[in-house]
Amino acid sequence: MPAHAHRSQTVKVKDVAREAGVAVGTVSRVLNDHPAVTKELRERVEKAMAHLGYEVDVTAQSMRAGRSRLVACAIRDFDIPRFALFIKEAEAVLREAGYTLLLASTTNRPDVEIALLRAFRRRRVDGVMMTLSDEQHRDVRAALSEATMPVLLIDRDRIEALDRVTADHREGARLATSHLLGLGHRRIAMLVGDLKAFPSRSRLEGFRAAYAAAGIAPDPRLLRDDVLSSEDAYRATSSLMSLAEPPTALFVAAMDMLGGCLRALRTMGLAVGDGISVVAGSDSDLAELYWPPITAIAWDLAAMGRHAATMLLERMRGDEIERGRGLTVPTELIIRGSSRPFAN
Amino acid sequence: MPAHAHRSQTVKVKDVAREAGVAVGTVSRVLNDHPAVTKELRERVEKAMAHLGYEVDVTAQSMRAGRSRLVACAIRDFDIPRFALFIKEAEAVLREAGYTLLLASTTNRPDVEIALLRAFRRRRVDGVMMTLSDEQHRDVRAALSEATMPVLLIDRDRIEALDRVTADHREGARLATSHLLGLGHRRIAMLVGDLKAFPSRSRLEGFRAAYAAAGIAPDPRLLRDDVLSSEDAYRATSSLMSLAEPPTALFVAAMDMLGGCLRALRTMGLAVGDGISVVAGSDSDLAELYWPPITAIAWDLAAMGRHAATMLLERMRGDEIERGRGLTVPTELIIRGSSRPFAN
DNA sequence: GACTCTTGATGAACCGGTTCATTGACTCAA
DNA sequence: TTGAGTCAATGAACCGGTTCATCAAGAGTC
Repeated sequence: MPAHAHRSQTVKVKDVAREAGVAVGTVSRVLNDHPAVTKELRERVEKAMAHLGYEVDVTAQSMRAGRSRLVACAIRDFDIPRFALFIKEAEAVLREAGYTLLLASTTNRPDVEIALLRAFRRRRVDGVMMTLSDEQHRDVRAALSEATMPVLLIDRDRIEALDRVTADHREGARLATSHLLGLGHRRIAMLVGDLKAFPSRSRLEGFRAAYAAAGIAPDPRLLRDDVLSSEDAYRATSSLMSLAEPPTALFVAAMDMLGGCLRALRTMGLAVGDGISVVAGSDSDLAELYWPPITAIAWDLAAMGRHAATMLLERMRGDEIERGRGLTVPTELIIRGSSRPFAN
Repeated sequence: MPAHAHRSQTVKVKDVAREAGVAVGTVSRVLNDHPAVTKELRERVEKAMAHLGYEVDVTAQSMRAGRSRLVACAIRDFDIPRFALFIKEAEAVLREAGYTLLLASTTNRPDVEIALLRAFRRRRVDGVMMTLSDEQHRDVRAALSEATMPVLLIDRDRIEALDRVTADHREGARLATSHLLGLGHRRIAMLVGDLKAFPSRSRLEGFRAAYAAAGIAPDPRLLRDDVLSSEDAYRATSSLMSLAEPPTALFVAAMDMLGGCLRALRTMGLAVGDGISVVAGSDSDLAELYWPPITAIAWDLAAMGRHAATMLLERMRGDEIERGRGLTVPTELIIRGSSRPFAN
């Protein structure tokens, strides 16, 4: 492609049409691979486009077509290291299909979520994948039902007929808790995020299910919810380990909170595995390489990203598919040295 | 805002104008806060908009205005945990200014970089911030000079008149190397990324400057470049430590490669600090919480993101500013237990 | 009272593509 | 030879805003 040439101002279909000696409609047909164009004309038009360095204006296309080939992704906070994998894979799938990714952070606030949905609609975004701070929030639900484009929920509870991809947090948490109970621990503390959102609720369910299966009741004083940052995890761990009867095991179930927990233990002079067992709710280099290595729950965020993008593409294509599909990726427990038998 | 009402089809300026009993031009003026509208008419129009649930079509606005209020960010790979901080802060600044962020991954390939620049132009993107796989690549430079919108380089070398934000990798690497040399190490291995890109080149410069200042020559056999993934770092570390004369210190200068290095050492049964010192090129939870904690170079990626967005906004505003501005955030060396005096 | 200025409102043209009713050429059958 | 049927190409209307030349009304001046 030479692309050099007459970059005087911007070249438009009209210019290409004149250069090729055809009508604008024909140029448009060539651009859109319409079958009813003779090979000869097609070549003439393509030559003219190359010669003039023509580039379609996507805005103008969107204008007429009513769709933008944009897909928006709005999540709580980009700054969750492993979540980048989700976005990376989703972007790759979408780009492959000719879509461009719009990114926005909801900062976990309902009003921002609503404002973003509105902004996306104003941009004629073709599809949205997002998290929600609170699936029950009335105004958010209203905004979702007013959305004119398909919305796919990322790791959130079922809402009406929206598609969703989730990880099996319930099972992950159940496995982790059973594992600790099986090692003889009875005082297991759980650090979990915002219970208004699906992952934390599921994890708590799994935790309780494991206790129930063992016929024991967990000590409610050992539950810390609303652990949303590493600093929160630091504070929660410090306060838990300062209890008169501290826990013998810590289940740091919120994503990416392990650092704060370990920092607190180190500050207090406590060694993981020696008296206090630790299980992390998500795997990481830190979990793998810490000494002792930290038992962790793992799941495939890359697959989640791919599935999310693929499901959304299908929905945008308008295929006749049942509404409200859900896809759950499995979680597994990777047992390492940080979870040891309880020795009293 | 009721927003209920006549959501028959989409409401347009024309409908609002009819409802308010004014001309479409007046509605447009109200939308754009044009001063020449009487308070009374403004209120009537606003009431009509609220009543009809009107929402402007950004595509149509872009069409006429020639600008999209989109800013694109294209980086090598989202999957660099700390880089999320950059994007997060940049997005916040841009959104505040009324822009939406487009995200794409270049996968570090020149052809993708060129294709993305073209795609951004087609979308009338107002500004771009991006990394480059190779600042010297002819076709990429040609594509950049053909770009019609301002482009800001993220952590890359000066190219013609483009703005840039960088971290002072040279100084960080110099500090790290001096530190190790000062501890008596003479055989320091360096793991670094692609030398075609600025950060790796700068780090190597800093490394060599420190050696030069000490009046010593580094052993070229201890340099490993093209370390781009954690697996690369694993292999490089393994091969280095298998040398007949292995290094006494490892400087893992590439970003986010520490995990692979530590994994290799663990596999080989080598303990950090005991015989082999380690310095990481970027800080992380892993570096801080590993035992012994890893000496690391740190810089403020959040500030880089904010500065990048701010500089790009200024440029897009068309302010009369000198071309080719550069902003460098400082790096510092956080000395921890992984770097110890060389004992022969 | 005539004239000039100022200010607010109007609506047709425009941004750059796509779509579709219409046209013209050509083939084939009766 | 005529009529029906295909198929490629045409170009005006359209998508939904913004802009700007034009106009009307009211204020101010002499």
